[in-house]
Amino acid sequence: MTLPRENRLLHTNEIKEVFEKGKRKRGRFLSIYCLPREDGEYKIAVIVRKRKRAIERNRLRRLIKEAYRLLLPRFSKGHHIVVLPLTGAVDNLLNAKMQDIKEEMEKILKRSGVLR
RNA sequence: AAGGUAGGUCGGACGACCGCGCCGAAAAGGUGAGGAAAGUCCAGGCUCCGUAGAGCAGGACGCUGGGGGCAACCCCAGAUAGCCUUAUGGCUAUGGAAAGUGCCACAGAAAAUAGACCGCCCACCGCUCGUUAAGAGCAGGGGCAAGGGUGAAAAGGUGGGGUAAGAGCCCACCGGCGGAAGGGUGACCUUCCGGCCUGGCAAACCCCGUCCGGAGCAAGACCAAAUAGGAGGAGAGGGACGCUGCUCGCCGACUCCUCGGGUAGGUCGCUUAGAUAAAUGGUCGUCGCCAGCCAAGAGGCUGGAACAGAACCUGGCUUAUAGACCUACCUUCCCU
RNA sequence: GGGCGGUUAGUUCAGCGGGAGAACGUCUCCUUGACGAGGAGAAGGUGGUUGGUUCAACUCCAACACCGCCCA
Repeated sequence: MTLPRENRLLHTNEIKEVFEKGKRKRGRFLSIYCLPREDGEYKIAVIVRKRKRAIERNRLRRLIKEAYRLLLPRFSKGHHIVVLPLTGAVDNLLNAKMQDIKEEMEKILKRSGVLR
């Protein structure tokens, strides 16, 4: 994981809360549930469905977390978010460049209002 | 030089910056995926189950000799049979069918105690013709299993002799069986002799030999909230129900204390990687490899680089795998 | 991570080495004014894949693929 523990959602309860109360936004590759918070915490969870090969699953998680890390200094509001790759776009994501994934996530999070 | 066979090795290299897990009080620093980490097909360590000892059931393995290993299994050399390859060579199988049981569908007359549908046969018996005899005819009694046909398989095969027709009935060779001799540590092989023969399936049950107790780190050990329930004690209450018609006693709703079991959760187990929503990633530079394009050339530009990611550890097996290299050998072509 | 089970017609499943089956569904015909129900009939299968044992494999053996269940 390319993020320290303090930036990760670790407990089932927290993730459930984001699913129930957060707003969902979709892009070309990603679907993001976002729950803004007032306490200034930035936390993310990445959920990748079971794949045929474990290495693909791990790589998707790592790419998404890395993109989030690069965006980390630019957040204006605290939030909990859950990121899910869209099932149909997995192959595109695996071949994508870091720059593309970063831009994708940037767009979605801007619409959610947590990114400047 | 090209192609192939067998065996083995590697699985881009170095560096910078931004990050992550673990060690470290902190900083500095150190350390951090594979040959298969995979499938979970085997074996072992370890833990618990009763201390795992004996027997039964069940399971695994099975040509020979040697070696390694606790074991699974592996290595070397060889034997027999079948298959593939131009060739070198490779692959697969192999305890026992004369311990016993079982199965061999359909077809076919008959399928393991053999058997006779079409056939073949007038030597024998019988009948007919013939005066009798010689002889001729008839497949009724009977003889035969060569040929046809069925089948995966038809009870040794081929050839000759023989016969009424035939047959291991006799002979030669081959195959099988038994015995002897020789060779080999052995599986087994060779030769001679004998009598003339006795299917296949044990990846069917089984028998023989060797080995195996079961479950698995989500094993297991420890710490331990809240809530509910349990046990014990104290207090309060003597009211309801019940043991009983009455009394005592018991039970029991309330409060407090103590106790152990135990859930969430945590720690250990746990590792020269060691996590637990689970680290090993990203952006680049130089060099090397491959492909395409440009260029007279040095070279330049663009793109690509497999299979795949540890969760207790170890040893094997199997499967996936771009490309590169090494060794031995074979075939074809060219040159000397 | 570990331990098990399964894969046969469109679906749910049977099946003791030699014939591939049942129920429901589908289609056609009859019946009805029409539909349903009912009756008659038909089609539908590389038996997950690849090898092996056997004369013969859905069945026995092995490897692989996929699906599902259980264990804190």
